[in-house]
Amino acid sequence: MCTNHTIIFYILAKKIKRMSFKKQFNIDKLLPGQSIDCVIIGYDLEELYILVLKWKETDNWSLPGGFIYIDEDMDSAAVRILKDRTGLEMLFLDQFHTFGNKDRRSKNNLTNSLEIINRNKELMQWFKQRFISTGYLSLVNIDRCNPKPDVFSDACEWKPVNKLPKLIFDHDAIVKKALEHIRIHLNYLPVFISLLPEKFTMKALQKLYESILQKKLDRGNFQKKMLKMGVFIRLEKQLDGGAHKAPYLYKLDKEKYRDLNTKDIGIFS
Amino acid sequence: MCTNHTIIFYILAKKIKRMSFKKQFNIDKLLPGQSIDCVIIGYDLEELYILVLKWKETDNWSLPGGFIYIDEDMDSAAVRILKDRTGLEMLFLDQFHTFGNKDRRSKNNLTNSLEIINRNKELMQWFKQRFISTGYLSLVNIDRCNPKPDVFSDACEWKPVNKLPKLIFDHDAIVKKALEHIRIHLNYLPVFISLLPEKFTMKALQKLYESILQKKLDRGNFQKKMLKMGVFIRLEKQLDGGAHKAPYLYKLDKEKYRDLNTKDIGIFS
DNA sequence: AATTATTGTGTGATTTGTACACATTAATTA
DNA sequence: TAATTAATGTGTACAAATCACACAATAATT
Repeated sequence: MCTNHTIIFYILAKKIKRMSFKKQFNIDKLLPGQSIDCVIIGYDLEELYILVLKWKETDNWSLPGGFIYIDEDMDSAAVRILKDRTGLEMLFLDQFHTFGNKDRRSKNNLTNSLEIINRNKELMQWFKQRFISTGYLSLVNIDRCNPKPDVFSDACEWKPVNKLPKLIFDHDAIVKKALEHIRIHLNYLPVFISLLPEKFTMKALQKLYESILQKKLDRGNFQKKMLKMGVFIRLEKQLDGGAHKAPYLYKLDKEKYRDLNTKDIGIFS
Repeated sequence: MCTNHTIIFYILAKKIKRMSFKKQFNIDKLLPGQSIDCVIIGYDLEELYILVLKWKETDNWSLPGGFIYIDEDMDSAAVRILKDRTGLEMLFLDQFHTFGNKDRRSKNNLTNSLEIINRNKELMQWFKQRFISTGYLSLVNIDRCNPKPDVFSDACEWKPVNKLPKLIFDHDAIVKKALEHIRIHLNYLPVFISLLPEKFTMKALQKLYESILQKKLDRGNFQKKMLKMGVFIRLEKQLDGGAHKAPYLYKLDKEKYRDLNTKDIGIFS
């Protein structure tokens, strides 16, 4: 009985796999030579993480990426690709750079190692093209999302930025550029919306800024600056069990935040 | 005698045209669906200009753009394309955004109006593709360059930003994005190197910043801030014939500028 | 009730930003 | 030749922001 179920499940799984495979790689409907790679940056109150996929039956780690349909806007493609490959939905994706070196994919050739691609000649041709890839980034709260590997991957995991495995192609460079981007644009990015839980302490907020800027900030001044923006509501105290005063919790005042001109969120130079 | 010469010249001209045409459009060696558009921003001590091309025998104005060869890095392609289409060389080109809306080229269809393309079926197919275009920008001193139209264009002209003709496709949006980009990154862009003559007055420098930021700045404070950076050398006075004190001329102290960390050029928020 | 670790807030020195005024200059002109 | 003029160069006073550091407040633990 159990064996039967297993067999049925196996066949079903294969079918599903074929279906999604077909669905995802209707090559004729894709723009040739164009790809998108997503740098999904997470945070868990301790450090920054990047979401990476491990290609099936290989040791190749990569960013979640994909291709653009002929009748699809590039920005929509980025959202759809992220959904297809990781299950993540409803994220704001920011385009940050386009990578077009001719040898950017020469470092590590997927087609040699990935059986699922190797079996299909047409697909192999497709993967061997030269691609120009546009990078999109998003900031997310790790606890609020549940990434799942797709048919091409057997893992979809958060890795700390400074302990990232070697990524295929030029994906290391893509990650680096994305991190630079958020550092430069930090003043205009409401990172406290994306990267923190709904309720958070000032210490957590400060650690987040410190993780991104990679430098220590003065606690007192940080707090004053943040609160002066007037977009945080102080809540009841946190129960944390330490032998000391428990910190206040804060949450975003969404109305106040909406009224605030984005240009005004200049926080640190 | 004169007529003979004219005829010979005419034949020669046709041949040259065919040759450069062939050279520029060896379609098999181009990446499909990929294009590059350049926003070349100039300045003449009065206002900002954009360099635009008028397509032969039409009223279509566009940014100088082109396609990428299969064995060419995208950044190099941008430089080469600008050279091919305008004759401008040795510019620093900054990638600023990639435009990928599916209907971005629907607004104005070149293939209908441009005879040189219309005559060649294969070429027409090529132009009718969907393209994703990456925008590059450069800041140049109008007096130091001499743009020339290429075989596809009968004009290559500087137009004041606020008197730009309607451009084809989404080129208006591309220009707008480029201007936003330099405004946001003004603090990190050494515009005084690119957009001014070697020797310039403080007033000229201030007008440049005002053109880019589109707001008035306080003269005294501007001057003090600029000079405090310590990268300008004061020269002898200008002879300008006005009934008043002639201003000092300044030039960049290249050594001092090199020593200055780019991060430190924070000038205006 | 004292201890302790941690958070919240205050202060003064310093730097930066802003608005405006005044001094300086040199070609023009009376 | 000296006053005029228009533009530039510099100073000053006040406000605001930044920075480093200190101290007060708090609540669980001892």
